[in-house]
Amino acid sequence: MPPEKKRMSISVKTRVRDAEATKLRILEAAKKEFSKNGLEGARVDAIALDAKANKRMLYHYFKSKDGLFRTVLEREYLNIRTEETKLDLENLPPRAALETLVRFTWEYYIKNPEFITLVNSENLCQAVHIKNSPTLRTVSQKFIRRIQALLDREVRENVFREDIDAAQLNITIASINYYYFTNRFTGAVIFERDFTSPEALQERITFNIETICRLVCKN
Amino acid sequence: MPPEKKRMSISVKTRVRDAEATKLRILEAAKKEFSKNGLEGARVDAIALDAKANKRMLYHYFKSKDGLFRTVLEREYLNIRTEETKLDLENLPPRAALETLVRFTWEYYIKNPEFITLVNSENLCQAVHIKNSPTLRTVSQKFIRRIQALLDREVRENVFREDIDAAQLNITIASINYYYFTNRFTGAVIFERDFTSPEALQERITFNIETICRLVCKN
DNA sequence: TGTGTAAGTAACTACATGGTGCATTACGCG
DNA sequence: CGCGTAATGCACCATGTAGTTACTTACACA
Repeated sequence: MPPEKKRMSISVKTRVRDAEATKLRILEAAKKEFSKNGLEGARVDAIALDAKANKRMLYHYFKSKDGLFRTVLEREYLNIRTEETKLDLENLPPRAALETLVRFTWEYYIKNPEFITLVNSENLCQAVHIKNSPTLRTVSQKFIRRIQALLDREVRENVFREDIDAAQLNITIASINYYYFTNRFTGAVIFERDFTSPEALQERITFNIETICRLVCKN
Repeated sequence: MPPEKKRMSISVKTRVRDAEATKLRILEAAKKEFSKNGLEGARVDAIALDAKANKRMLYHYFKSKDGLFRTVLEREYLNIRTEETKLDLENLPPRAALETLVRFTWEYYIKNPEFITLVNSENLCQAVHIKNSPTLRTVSQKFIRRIQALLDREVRENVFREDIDAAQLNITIASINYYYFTNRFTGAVIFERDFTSPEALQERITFNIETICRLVCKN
């Protein structure tokens, strides 16, 4: 082969073959496609095309469409929990800690709209992909224990009600934020309002913080 | 043809051809299939088979897969609003009216699990099917006005807070119930509990009523 | 009792789908 | 330098898919 051809291809991309980079491009493309069209609606050809990878690679790295979906989903769960860990809840006063948690959830959904539709897809197929994920289990346990600790601390300080279960609280915080976004399209029709205008968003997050504070705090 | 054959077929089914019955069978089968597998995952062949109808009839009555989905969805929305209308909220004391409304939503989701997944599918495709439905618009407006009237009455009687928006309240009531069911599969993995055991259900509905009462009522 | 119309059927098509077999090529390592 | 292995690409397959064509059959009504 002519040496100048090789030099050229090297100068354009420093590494023609980069397994990690390819994997990542596939995962990003898959995240987009799965979240946009659901698990069944997603097309592996579309993912490969968008990832600028050959479809063969997709099967090489992830075995199957479901294997790819599983990986995407696990990464997403890992990501939200990692971000959550960064919140400095322990050193905030009780109401502020609570508000921070609610606001974090809200903003995470805004910044990562894919998360919601991916989770919806996973629930449609009854969580088959994550059912036996040890990673997810570990990370979830840590997360719940943290919220429980927060609750316990504030109960001791006589700010929060005593009978609140951390799981129920978490479900409630997630629900009032999650539902608003996942159902914003049918919601727009039913309530005849734009769910995503800055004013609507502002109104809703304020309402949600109020909901949670009233639920948890002693009055 | 031999006359006894005709008599027999009449004695088995009084009407061999019944357009309305066929339509209904198709709609019921479609509701099952769409809610189980989503819009993209649903198979028209499976619907036709389950409905004991020929696939051609499906296209004859509903034009397309999407047309069928649209009809299913509209019927479901109509159904929940009709059931809701039967609640005698106007003649109940304030807290009882609120509790009745929350409990109705909860129980409706339990009795009609298909509703939730159908709505999820519709939101995945950005509500294209119901976007311009006049029926849905009418029925939704009526529903919101009713809740607003309830709020207004109780504000006058000084039981509820004054600044509650009916739409925000409705969204919140729906969310804390809806989310619990739609995410029960991933929830079971994350929270390591059975979301559908009688005890879990009891605990959650109690928690939800408490959440809404604390949100709306003056303390 | 005959007939037009609507209900119903089976076989089919054109195409898109997830997934593979196999050849090729780049790169790291000795 | 060269060689084995992992990365990549191409062409292909079997099957499943929504939707249709062309036909038959039951029933309401005259």
